[in-house]
Amino acid sequence: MRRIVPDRDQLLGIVAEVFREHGYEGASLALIGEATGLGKGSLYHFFPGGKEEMARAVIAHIDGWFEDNVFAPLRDSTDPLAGIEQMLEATDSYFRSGRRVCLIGAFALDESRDLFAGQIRDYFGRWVTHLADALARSGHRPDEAGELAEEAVAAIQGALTLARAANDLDVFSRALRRARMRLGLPAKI
Amino acid sequence: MRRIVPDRDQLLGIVAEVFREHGYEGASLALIGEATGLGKGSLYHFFPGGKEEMARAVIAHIDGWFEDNVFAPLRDSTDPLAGIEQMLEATDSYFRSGRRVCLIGAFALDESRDLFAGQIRDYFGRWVTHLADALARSGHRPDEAGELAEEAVAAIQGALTLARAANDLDVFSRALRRARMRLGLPAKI
DNA sequence: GACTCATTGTACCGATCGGTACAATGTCGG
DNA sequence: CCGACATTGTACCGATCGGTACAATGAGTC
Repeated sequence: MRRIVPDRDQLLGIVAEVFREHGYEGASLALIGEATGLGKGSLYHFFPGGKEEMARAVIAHIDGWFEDNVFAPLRDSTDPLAGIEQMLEATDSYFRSGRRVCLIGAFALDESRDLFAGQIRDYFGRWVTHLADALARSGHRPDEAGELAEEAVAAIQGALTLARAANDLDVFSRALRRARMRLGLPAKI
Repeated sequence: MRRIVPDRDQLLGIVAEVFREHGYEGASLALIGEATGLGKGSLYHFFPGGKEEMARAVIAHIDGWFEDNVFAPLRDSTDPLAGIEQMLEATDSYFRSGRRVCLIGAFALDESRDLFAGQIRDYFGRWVTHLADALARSGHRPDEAGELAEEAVAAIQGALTLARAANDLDVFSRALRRARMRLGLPAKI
């Protein structure tokens, strides 16, 4: 039997896309099955907990990607400004310059938040905390660093909403450019 | 027969709350009926177009509220900064200092955007445009005014997401305070 | 009271929902 | 080839979905 979805990584990526486009309620098992090429038998074999486990695994998968590509540079870069630059580039890449929406942000808005509250809080909390740490190391006062970090993460989330509402990718790239400026990075990369 | 929902305004407000909490897909007619105290007979009497017409009416209702309480002050105030101040107060009041989520922003994120794309684009577009106009009248260069307006509206949307993710209302009030500063208003009201 | 017409409750529709059961395959070590 | 186990397709479940039909009831108006 030909496997359409070869590994778990790719599988989670496809399932994530379905959740992203349709939301937790709107992502039916039929849609997920269609997108992945897997029947219910397979889906429930890989995720015995059903739809909720799929969503949890998808969130954890995204969280892991951000841990490796966004949070780690913020935490580990010897030059904090270089880490922030890497964060912005990874963010632009992940959200495909505004074409993609933040699944975890979308989950935070409706009732599915109650199901995944812990994972959601953790994801955004670590983003803000690690960015604030990097800003503090780059010379900002701690309280100022916290405010700037919160402002930047919120600006990214809001820009994703606005870009999608206006159907205009430039909204997102303008927001990233402003974030670069606010965070103390040179104007052009 | 006792009317639980006396007028259309109140009815739309209750239906809006159901959409806000559950999203378009998640807001079932059963939930809407329960919240409003109306059976399907009544709901389809007032909204022959069904769920989609309910959502359209709710968006238009919200749009109308923002037109009166947010956009109009921005447009009509002789002192543009006073208009911006009124906008921020109305925004804080509408979103209940972060307890409430932006229904139209939530709709913008998932597939329901396709159904209501026009209304959604219009709502955010007018918000940004009117704010940019007020900023231009208050002395900013036109391009700078546009950027500031887009940044402020995105910051508000992002703060709503973050506040709900962190379950922390202060996130939203801090964002409004920063917006006030960025837009050139005195620090304390 | 009788004639409107708005409003409502209820029964019902086919479709789809998330989830379960299970037999039939595939893969692979022995 | 064989047994073990992973993987899969399919049939099926009760519940709920959005939507329709319609008779009963409401409040006015004459």
